[in-house]
Amino acid sequence: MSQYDSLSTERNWQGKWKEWEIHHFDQDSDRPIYSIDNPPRYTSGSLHLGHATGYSLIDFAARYHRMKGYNVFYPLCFDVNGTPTEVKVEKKHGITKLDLPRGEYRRLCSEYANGFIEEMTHHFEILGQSMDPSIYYQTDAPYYRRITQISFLRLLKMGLAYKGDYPVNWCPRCMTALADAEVEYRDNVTKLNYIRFGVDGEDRHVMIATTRPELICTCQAVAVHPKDASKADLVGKELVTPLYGKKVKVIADEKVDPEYGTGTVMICTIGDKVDLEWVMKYNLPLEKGIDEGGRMTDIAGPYSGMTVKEARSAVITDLGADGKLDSQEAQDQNLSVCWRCHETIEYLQVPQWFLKTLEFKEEVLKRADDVDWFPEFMKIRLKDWVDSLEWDWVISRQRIFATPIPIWECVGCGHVVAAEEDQCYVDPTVDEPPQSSCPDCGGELVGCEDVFDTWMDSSGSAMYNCFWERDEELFKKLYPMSMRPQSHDIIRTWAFYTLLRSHQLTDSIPWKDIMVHGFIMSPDGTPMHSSLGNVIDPMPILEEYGADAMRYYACTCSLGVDHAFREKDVKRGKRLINKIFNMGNFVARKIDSRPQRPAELPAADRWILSRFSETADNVDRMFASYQFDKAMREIENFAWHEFADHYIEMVKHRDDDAVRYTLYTAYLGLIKILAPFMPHVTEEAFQTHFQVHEGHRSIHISPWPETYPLDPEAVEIGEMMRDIISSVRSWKANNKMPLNQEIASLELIGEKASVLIGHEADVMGTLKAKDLRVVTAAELEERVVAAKPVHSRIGPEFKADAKKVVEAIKSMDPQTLAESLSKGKVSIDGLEIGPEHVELEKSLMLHGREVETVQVGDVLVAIEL
RNA sequence: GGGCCCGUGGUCUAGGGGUUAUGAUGACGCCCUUACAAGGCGUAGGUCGCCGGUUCAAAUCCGGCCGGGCCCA
Repeated sequence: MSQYDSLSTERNWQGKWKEWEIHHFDQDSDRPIYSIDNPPRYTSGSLHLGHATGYSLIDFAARYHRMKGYNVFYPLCFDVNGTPTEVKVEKKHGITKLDLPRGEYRRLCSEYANGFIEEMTHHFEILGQSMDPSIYYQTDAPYYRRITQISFLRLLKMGLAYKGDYPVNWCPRCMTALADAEVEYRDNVTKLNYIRFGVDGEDRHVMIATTRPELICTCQAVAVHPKDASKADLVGKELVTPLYGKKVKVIADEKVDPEYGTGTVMICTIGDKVDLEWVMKYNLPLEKGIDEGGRMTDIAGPYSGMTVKEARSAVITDLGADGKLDSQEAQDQNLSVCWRCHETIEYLQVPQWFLKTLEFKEEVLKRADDVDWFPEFMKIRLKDWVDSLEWDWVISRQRIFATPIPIWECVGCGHVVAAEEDQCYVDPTVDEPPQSSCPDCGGELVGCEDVFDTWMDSSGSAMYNCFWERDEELFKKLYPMSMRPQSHDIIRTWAFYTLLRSHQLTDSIPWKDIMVHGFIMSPDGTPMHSSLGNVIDPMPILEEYGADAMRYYACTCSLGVDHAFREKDVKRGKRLINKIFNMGNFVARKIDSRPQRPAELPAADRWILSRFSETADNVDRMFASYQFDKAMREIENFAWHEFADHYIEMVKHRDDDAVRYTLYTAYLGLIKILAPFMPHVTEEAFQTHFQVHEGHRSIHISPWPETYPLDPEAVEIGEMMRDIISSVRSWKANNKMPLNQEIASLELIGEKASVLIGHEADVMGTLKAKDLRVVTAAELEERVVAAKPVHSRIGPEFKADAKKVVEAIKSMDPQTLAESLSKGKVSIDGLEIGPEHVELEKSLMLHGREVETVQVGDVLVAIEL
């Protein structure tokens, strides 16, 4: 049997792992813990190729640490919350949040999102994930929301959470506040309108350029640059707004760009962030021209009730009719849009809950320094984000499918009554407040309808995982966690908020390491979007090539950067799997028990074992620093090009205890270091060939292989043998001979060939040579045909004179130079050149006999057929 | 506009001062060899984005430019 059937094999072991619970985190164990703050997978339905890759990377770390003896904490978890689900449910049922009672709306969302969990769990299994269902959580469950609520109550007590009346980013479609992190930017072309504002008491007008004419109704002032001489006379005067006839002052402010439009800006409440700055700076009245549903308010007069877009075109029409519109020009702009529904966002003043963030900037960055970032440069993204923060974090949302804010407010005086911690989880829109009336004025208490930003839930994952506020002992044992895996796009949210809240609530970092991976792009390098139709579904790939092949692809994706998907890499993975599987079949033919290490091992065996040790140690280091791509390259190179192509070929002719021991040890070690990457094929090989001898129930809970210090002597001999054997095999192939062509005799000629004395048998056996002699010089005529300068030696020794030395070596007759060097140093312009500075290329001639020669490094191989 | 990452055979990629630049993939040629033809051996294919600088020596370090990507404004 030479075919590896991935589908049935993978399903078989996936079932067994579940049955054996080998991924179980043992709460009572004293073994060192490796804990992963696994991203709770958003319950949106199908598994995306990017998820398949991302979770594979995490699983590599989990499986590696299990084999290194750690008690691994890797929870199965889902994120079941928030706007994306609401958007989908509203679309599906054709409703908005206002159309249904809260409870009913929530039920629809919950049913929709929870409906995916079973299938998604199954997808994880198919991927070969080793998440532990015994530490399962989902973020919409009362046990999880309770922790979010308690953490808020603590922050409230600490004075870090407050209710504020500042303008916030507002999505009129979702009818909720948004944090800066939820705002996206879109390139857009709009019209810049040149509009005439009359100067009060004078018969002239001033031209103002604006992209938001509908906001003239909230115009509070007009600004010019203080150094703009042409407009200096306006400062202090009043202008009259068109359509409304309202008088507004002209002020001078540095922030005005004299080059933009006419250099005269109207300040409205609130068109953009700069407007907001001016409003604060000059203490201007905050008139609300647009309401929470994105419609014009009464202030807009005749336009009241229109949407922003309708009002804009109506205002332009009226301005034109009134002779106030001078001209329009196309204008590129960067539109702020809602991250989920892509509706244009507005700045609105709606009372919101905030978490103090700005005053923690420095402390969070300090915490970030105490975390090890993989790759390191990803920390810069966090720093840039933190440095750019201008507002505290708006944590309230006017939505429904999320964790309720556990407070009641007095209808009379607005006094806030917070829930008691032991009341949580609590829904203040349903449950009773801890007091029957307002402690201040005796007024009626009404439950808060706002919910938390879902990042309030997500950023508590590390604390939740560690049993914060549930089990003090476990918390001490588990916290901070070992590692946070995530993609780079949510550094500003998930990573930042988690660092912030862990700092505020636990005075600690949340995790020791953070592993940041990139995105999987479509094969042409562009992002995958369902609207572009270039989304790749991983399920057919998993069925055709298997999870191990998919995971092979995943580990070629180095951290921190985006990767265009390449099916070729998956195919390459499948070939490697087949190779590994067949190597196992070969090894199995030689062994039927666990071989003991013989007292003496031939050099070839010591060589491959030494190379294995080196490989395993390198792989170990690379795993520990999350460099999976490099680890895989190392393994693949060893497995395919050293162990299979060379060592196995070298020992096919042998049948002894040493080769049995070596094949067993090297192959078992190989599948062990490969097991985190390709858990199925390695389990199959382990169970078929080794389990009965080794005893471990699964390769994944067997220990990482033992390694030994490098054996330099064996490596020298082994590599010499390898090079000679492969050169002669190539020579046979090039001369159109079958590889099992017999050879009458071989002569290995050269000083270095002497290391092979005593090891002739393997060379002869592999090459089917009847005779082999190792000679240092023999009766060959040696001719030096070239002398090459060794730059790596000459440079450091001769520095500035290096060029002269190189030129001299090149200009000399190689034969003469070689003869001189064999007697000692050669002097060139007072510079001493030794043999170490020159590499001699020799051609060796054998008289009297017709032989073919192959040059292998410093050794010449003479072949007599 | 700012930050970060990246430009290396047709395509993708390793290497981050020192021999002849790594490997994959595709192309071509050869070979059923004691596991694997989904294998093996080989051949062709490169001014390491461009221009300067540092150095005895630059794909590698520095500066500028050009191009691509992500994130942010």
